[in-house]
Amino acid sequence: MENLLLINIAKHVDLSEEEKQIVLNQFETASFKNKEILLKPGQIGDWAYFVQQGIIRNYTIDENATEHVLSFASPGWWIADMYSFLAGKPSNSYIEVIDDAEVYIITKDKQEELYKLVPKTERFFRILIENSLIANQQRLVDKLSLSAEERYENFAKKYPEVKNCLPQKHIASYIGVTPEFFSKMKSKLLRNK
Amino acid sequence: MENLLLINIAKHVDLSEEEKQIVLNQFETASFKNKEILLKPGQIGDWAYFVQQGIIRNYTIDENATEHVLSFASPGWWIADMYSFLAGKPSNSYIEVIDDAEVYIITKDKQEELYKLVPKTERFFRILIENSLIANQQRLVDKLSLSAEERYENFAKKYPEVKNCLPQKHIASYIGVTPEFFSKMKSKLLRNK
DNA sequence: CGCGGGTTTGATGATGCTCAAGCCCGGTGG
DNA sequence: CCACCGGGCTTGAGCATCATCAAACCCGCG
Repeated sequence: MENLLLINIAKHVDLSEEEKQIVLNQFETASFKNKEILLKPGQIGDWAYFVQQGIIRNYTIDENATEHVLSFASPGWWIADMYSFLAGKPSNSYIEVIDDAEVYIITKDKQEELYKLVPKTERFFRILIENSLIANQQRLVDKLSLSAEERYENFAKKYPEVKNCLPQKHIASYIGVTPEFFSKMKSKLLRNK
Repeated sequence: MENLLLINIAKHVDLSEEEKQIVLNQFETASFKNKEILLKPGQIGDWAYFVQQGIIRNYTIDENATEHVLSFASPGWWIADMYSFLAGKPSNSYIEVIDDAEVYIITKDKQEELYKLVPKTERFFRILIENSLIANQQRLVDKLSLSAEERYENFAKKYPEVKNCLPQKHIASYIGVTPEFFSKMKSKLLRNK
């Protein structure tokens, strides 16, 4: 059980050795450098990434030119513009590498092929969508009911490995505060313990 | 094209007359009175409602005993605890009637049967999930980037028929402010035009 | 060395919350 | 028919949270 992608899939469905090979064959691999933009608004992002190395983020920019991080992906996580990937329509978000990355890529077409070759993978991807929906809903409730400090705690739990290896401003954006406020909050947390 | 449910489905997939009958047969119908609770946290909500008449809401209660409305459903809308329905796990939200309602109900099991009987319905329900995910993501971005007034505008656009026929405090909860603040905001909006 | 992005710090201000009181209005019982 | 009750809405004062703007700082990198 060497491969991170296969480990990830094995969390939800059991595959034989042959099936594992078929699965891997549907993916491409790629390497990207820090700051590479993998998707821009207007483009159709009909593919999904599985991160092996590095960090990738998905974010939007609102009419005030403020960024909002929708999700991070560190090794072992999936990331895509869900709207574009699912509906096949032009994206309204960015996907950007924020730490040199190695990834598996699967296109929508290859995914459909895979469903035919190994039907139980459909179950796997359905669970991914469900989890994404559930996580989004929970994040909305968190934003509605928790303070910035509590949201930061939740972030730290969700992405423990990521916490210390990316620009603070991205974390601030994820929890929904300004970099300035985040800095003050963090120094207050340090003083109080 | 009499039936609201069939009209709704026809937005995404074309059905023959026979197929329409098969579809309708998988649903139950029911009537509920104002204030009836259709689902509570801990219960497994492995079914979905399609509203023909009335209004239903889905909400959670956080640790401060504050309600957060996740969604409303007026005639022509679907509503369910997505987590419970998709994952088959105990819900952590309430589904409550807030205006006497007539609904179609489909259970997860009946849905699976329907997929076998009329495969293209799977496409229809997949689109529902996608839209739900997209709407949630947009709502998160709205909460992160818009003021309460702007979020109220969005609400009014999304649920025009509902705006004037339910308690204000539910609207306040949906846009994420206190009833007091919502009241002040509304009277300010009236003064300014 | 100097530049530039990220972070820190401070002063000020807006947004939205809390608590408390009063009001409106439909329903219910005497 | 009226009195009263209660839930929802309104209004106000004071407050907490978080944003904005501006300046200084830090530090890796050309």
